[in-house]
Amino acid sequence: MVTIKKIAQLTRVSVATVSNVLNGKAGAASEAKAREIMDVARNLHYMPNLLARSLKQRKSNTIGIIAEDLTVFNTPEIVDGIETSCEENGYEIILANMRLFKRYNNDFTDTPRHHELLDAMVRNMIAKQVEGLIYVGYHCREIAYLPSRVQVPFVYAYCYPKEGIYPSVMYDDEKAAFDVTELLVARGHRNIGVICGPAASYHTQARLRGFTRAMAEHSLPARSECILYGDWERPSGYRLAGTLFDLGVSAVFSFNDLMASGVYGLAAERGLQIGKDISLFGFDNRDISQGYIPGMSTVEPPLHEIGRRCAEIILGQMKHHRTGKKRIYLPCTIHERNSVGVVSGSLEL
Amino acid sequence: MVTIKKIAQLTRVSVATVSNVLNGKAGAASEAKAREIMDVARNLHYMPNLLARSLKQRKSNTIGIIAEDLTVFNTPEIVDGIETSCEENGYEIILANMRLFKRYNNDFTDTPRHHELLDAMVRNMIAKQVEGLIYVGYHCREIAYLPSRVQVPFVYAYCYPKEGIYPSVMYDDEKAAFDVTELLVARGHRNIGVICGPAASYHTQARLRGFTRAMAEHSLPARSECILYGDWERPSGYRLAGTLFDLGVSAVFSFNDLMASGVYGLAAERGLQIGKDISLFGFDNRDISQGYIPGMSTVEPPLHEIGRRCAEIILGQMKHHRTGKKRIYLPCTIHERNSVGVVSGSLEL
DNA sequence: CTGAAAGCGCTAACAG
DNA sequence: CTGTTAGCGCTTTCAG
Repeated sequence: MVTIKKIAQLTRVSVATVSNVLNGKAGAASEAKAREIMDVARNLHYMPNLLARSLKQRKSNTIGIIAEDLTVFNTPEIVDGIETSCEENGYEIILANMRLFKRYNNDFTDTPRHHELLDAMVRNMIAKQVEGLIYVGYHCREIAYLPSRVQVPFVYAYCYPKEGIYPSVMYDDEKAAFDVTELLVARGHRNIGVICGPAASYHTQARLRGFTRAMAEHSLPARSECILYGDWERPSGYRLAGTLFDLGVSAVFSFNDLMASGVYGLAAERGLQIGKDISLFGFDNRDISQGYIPGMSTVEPPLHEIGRRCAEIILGQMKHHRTGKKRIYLPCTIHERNSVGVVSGSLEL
Repeated sequence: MVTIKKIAQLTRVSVATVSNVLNGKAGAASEAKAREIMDVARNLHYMPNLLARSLKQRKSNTIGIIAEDLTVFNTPEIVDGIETSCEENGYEIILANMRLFKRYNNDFTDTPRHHELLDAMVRNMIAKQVEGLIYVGYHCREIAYLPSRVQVPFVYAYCYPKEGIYPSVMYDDEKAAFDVTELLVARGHRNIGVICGPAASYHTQARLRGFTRAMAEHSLPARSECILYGDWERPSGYRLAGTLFDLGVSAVFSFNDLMASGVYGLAAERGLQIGKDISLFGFDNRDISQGYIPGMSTVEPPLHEIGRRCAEIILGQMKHHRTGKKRIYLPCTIHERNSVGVVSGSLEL
């Protein structure tokens, strides 16, 4: 391993001078000496030991990510957003994965074991001297177990802490659903069926609020028999679509793309044309949504942006020694594709 | 920050003793003293500074992952596998994301900029004293740009280096396709249509080899008009399914699930029943494949296992100072679901 | 312009 | 059983 010391010996200067030159400190050595030092360093392929530097400077330039489950579809995009921002600011990332979904396959129960696992990971990261920590949930919900004793900035992505102790960044489910509903109403739909996720889900509840509020604002009834609960999987969409078709809805708002794809399936079997006989909206903008003919209208959550914002909050808190606890809701992007058709008598909003 | 030194002062022993006690060195102090040291450490919430330890021991217990693109669907599962293995062995992960797919949206061209980016990331990780490096591709192919001068174990996941300089772990596309084909033949299918990816793709070529080999071994013709090339996206599957249906195939082997979902779509429109009138196999075992009725048969690539193996290779090389360059092909798992039906005159294999 | 010295927090001989 | 000493590789006053 080639160190600063070796270069110093070779160039007959002190380590301090080498350090200064290598760090571009102006006037740290004569033109000639500086050049020589640089050359030797390059030829020997010198690489600074960042651990030593961090130790000395008491600054690791590293932030930690604790992901509830990296393999759940939104997580990578959020991590990617965090990474982008960190890269721009010269920060490295260390990653830990709780593997919650896989490990326990639980959806809503936060057990004491989660807490232990989290604490162990947090401790470990603190020991590695991370300057900030981002907790990435795999679906939006209140996280009941708080990390004990963190003395670095901590931010929640795609979930939020009990009692709002730390800041969190989510997207605005309610507004997105409101907007989708209004859009459907603007296209003339009066009879809109909804395929929700499980009733206990945060997403279901928030989106349902958006839906009913939009209906109410347009003085339309949100008929309870048209609001059905699936399990996020395709078959439930397929099944519930049948009920909704029978009820004569002209549009279906499915709370995710997977279930919406089931609606396509049933429509094809019944000889109904999506975008003509039945309008359809999904949620998530997953890659399957792009492939359908006619294209599936859907809502794109700002996952990348959630990551970026988290990183920015963390970096900001680190810099200014501030601490926050705000909940931030970022807006989604609505993609209206050909799965939505106009019903006669449409009104202008 | 509470350090070993502070604990030493408080307990009136030397830092060495504290270190020894805290590291569980038997007989480092008297029973009483040891207990006292432990208590003080706990009460003050002492946390070792892993940076300092690593510096001293010249061992970081960290490995680096360089992902070509974290947001491409197989990557997270591979990273998860790496993580699992590392966790079991007390290793941390630092993650860098080249964002190749997003940044350049290129599929097959490896440009000099890639090389620069890779080199920068490798240097950075080496500087952070990683003990090994895993490069995770976002699709299988030969990587032309090799990292310059790595003095730590380096392994490729889901791709392989030019000239086989480093070891790599992939899955066995050819065998998987061979097995699927044989399975279809065993179910009585003679006329099998294939929807490939782009002709230039490694996956396309390897799977096609498997297909034609299986057909040949059963003395069946692999008619070239039944081998069509899509672009991995759903619409191409939908479109090409039409051609294949017209050619009278009894089964379609689509080289990914997305295109296979297009086959479902067209079949529904034409009133053909998947699993009865037309049998169908996909590839990738993505979550959409689980949702179709009848269930989509597909091939599950051992992504998690690829990650695990890479980590094991790295850890092994680190331990034994070996160096390898083997290419490893792990077997896929075939999921036969109801999208495959039996054609009369089926033969037993 | 250059260097000596101190020290980040920790571990590891070695001596007592 | 306990402490002294040295040093990992680097940065940073401060003096010359």
